Amino acid sequence: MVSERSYKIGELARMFGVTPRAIRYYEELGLLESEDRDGPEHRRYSERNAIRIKRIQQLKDYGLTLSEISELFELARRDRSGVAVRESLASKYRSRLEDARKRREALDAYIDDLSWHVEQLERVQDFFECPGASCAHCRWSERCDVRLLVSSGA
Amino acid sequence: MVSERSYKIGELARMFGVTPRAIRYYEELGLLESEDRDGPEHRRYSERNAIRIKRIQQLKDYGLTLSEISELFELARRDRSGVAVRESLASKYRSRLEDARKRREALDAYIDDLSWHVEQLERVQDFFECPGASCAHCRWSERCDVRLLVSSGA
DNA sequence: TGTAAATTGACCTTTAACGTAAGGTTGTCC
DNA sequence: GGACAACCTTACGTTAAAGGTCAATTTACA
Repeated sequence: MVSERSYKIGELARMFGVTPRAIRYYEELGLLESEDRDGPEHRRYSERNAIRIKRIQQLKDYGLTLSEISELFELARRDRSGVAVRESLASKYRSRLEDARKRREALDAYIDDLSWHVEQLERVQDFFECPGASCAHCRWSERCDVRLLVSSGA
Repeated sequence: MVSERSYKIGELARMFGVTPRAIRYYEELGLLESEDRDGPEHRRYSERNAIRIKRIQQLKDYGLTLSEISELFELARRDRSGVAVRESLASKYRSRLEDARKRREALDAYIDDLSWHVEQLERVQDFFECPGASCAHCRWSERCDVRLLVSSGA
């Protein structure tokens, strides 16, 4: 049986567009395992660990933190069937999804508000004639945007 | 002429739901001006400055940083007509708006992806039989989610 | 045997908007 | 005039993830 190909840290770094430091950091967190060394020899990583870097990047892109990724990997180590891992991952994803949907709602409202304000700010004359407390434009304040700004400069 | 009502720092803090420290900080940044004091007397803020706190909160909610708000106020101080301020504010808002729209696009894509993954993860059997490189589910990776996770745990 | 690449360890970075602690002072009410 | 809360200044601390950046060696490959 031919021994599997192994990678040096710099190779991996180039392959995945990260720095050696990052890879060492991943190992420090228990996300990767280099082959056993006695003393400060150069690290060697198996193909399996190379793939894991990709995996880490993917999960990171999906918003998991390194420590969550670490948990997942640990779970996978204990639960070889993959069931618990799958459930854990699905649960994390669902939670992220919920957050994301809330963020999107907030973002939509924000975009609406901001568009409205931009429109109003572009309508110069109207604004200058803002009647104050009774101003129809003043949705979110007792006085509208410009008026307040101007009056706050005195 | 009756002298205008003035506020103590703690009053303002209670009125706007902030801490005295925050108000002092705003003053330190030049966003507020307390009445002249000789020595370490208690600060007194005019009505105008009270309104400004509200204004600061509004602009903050719209995503401006304190330093941007500071710029705006400074601009308002120099440009009494309000034109430059209005343009500056509109420009900042537009820029925020553009950012927000980009964020929303990214967020939408993220939500799509995540939903897809959750669906797949909930379909247990399919996943366990993932054929690897040719797996139809594997949109973003050479191997699909669970398979990779399981294999990375060994 | 030269030198590029790797090693460990330890501290540093980013970032805004305050928080917190300490020790002293002021203002107001009774 | 005294109690006491509220206030003052100064100055450092917080948050926090994911590495960055020395610095002084050591290893590994050609």
